Amino acid sequence: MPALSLVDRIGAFLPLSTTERAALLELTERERGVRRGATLVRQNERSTELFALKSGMMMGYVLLDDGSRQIVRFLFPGDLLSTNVITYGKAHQTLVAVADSVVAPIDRAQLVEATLRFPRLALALAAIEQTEGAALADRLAGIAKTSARARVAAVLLELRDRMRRSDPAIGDSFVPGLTQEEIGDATGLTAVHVNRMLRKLEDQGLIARMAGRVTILDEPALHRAADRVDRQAGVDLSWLPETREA
Amino acid sequence: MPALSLVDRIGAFLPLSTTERAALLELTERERGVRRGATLVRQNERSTELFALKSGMMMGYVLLDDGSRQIVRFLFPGDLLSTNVITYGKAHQTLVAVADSVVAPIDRAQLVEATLRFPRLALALAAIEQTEGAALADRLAGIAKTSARARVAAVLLELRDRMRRSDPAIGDSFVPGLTQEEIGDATGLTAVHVNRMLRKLEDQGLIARMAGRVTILDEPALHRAADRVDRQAGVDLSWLPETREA
DNA sequence: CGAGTACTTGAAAGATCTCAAATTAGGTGG
DNA sequence: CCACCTAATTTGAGATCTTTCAAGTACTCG
Repeated sequence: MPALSLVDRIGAFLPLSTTERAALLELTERERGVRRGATLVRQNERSTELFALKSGMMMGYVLLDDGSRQIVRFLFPGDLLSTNVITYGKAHQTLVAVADSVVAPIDRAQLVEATLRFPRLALALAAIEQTEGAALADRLAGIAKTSARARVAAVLLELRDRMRRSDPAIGDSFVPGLTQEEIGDATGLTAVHVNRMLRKLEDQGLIARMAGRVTILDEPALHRAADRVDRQAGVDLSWLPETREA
Repeated sequence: MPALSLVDRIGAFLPLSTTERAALLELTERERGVRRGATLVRQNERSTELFALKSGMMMGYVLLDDGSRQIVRFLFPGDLLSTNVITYGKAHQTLVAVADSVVAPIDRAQLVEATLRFPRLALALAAIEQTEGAALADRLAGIAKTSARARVAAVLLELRDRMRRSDPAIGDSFVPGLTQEEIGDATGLTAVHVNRMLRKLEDQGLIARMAGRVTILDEPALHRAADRVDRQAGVDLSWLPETREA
């Protein structure tokens, strides 16, 4: 499975010097496997360790007082996981593998050392945080303002698009790998209602489903159904000056 | 009106050297007033200018396709505004003053120059972004999972707490300064329903209202009503090593 | 004092949830 | 490979929450 690395991800918006690139590669050198369904990090756990996702797919969620679960984000290769430990010293989200995955553990001290030697990497980190924030703001608007049908359509499109980014071979057909309950926890709906909305999208000819696989039949219509603010990437730090290195 | 500055805000989680402090002060030197109701930045506007809020209160919102508005965050003294211009070169949110405010305009080039000279400031920036992200995740969970009554209770508590942070004199009584329609746009509810929920909270003896002023009568009950994940600050970068400065 | 905006309330429509039960799918031990 | 067991999906019906529409009241600003 081809997968974007953290270096690729950062390199796409910031031309890296050889030494910067080497430092990032060194950071993400180690590997740890996470089996589908396994928990990598638990909410509120004290820790100084964060991760770069190298392959697979994970999700981050928070548990509410009433025991319900809000899935905050889906994570794909090239994403940084549990960055909250840098500033909070603990994890804000539980991280669980949706598919078999490989992560690179990074201690925050290592990361910080690298950013102090290569200050532009600290800005790259801030940029990644900003991207997350922008995605979160979009998700917020989506959940607050759109219908159940739109939210389900949106999550399908998001999953397909993000999967495609790390595997360009993915076309209109893909396997979400989530239960309807999980889709519900991501969209703020009950599993029962997610089911009805999937059925409706199917009845309306926007998607087809069989054996856990979803095929997008009418992508323009699905986009319209999702009526999402399309916040195309657009991250660009290439204007940063180069810096002398310590 | 006493108000936290950006330097205070960062200083609270990261002991700053004299020169770091001086650099931050220089960044936020200039001032521009924004009259209540005035728009400082418009969504999607290309720009390289961001702001530090010095006093007052503002809000950031996005407009959806259907013309409705989602208020993404409320901004208080010490907050950075429109940081998206750093990585996107354009504003993701429209920023409007809720009360008469004063901001310090900062060009991203200035900010970046400071962070390259003082790399720890870049990490402070990343930390601020993370705080925003954490708040956003909480808001997301709140809107996705809680009742209208809980959301209204939560927004009242949030406003009171954040106002108190920049003005410790504020007790149980405060002036939100928002219309019910704005509260609705922040919580994903209609103005009509916000009204009903305010009335319900009042009838139940949790709050009192008169002339735009809200008084919290039973704070524990209001907290219970809001059933929010209280993510107390906890940001700490004091463990960062000091760095030699250029 | 008048006009516009915000607030308030009622009634009905619509969306989503809850509860319950039937069906299907996937995984495991024999 | 089969039989069973559990988890996931599917569907129906009624309850609940929120919105919509409509109308009247209160406030604020010029």
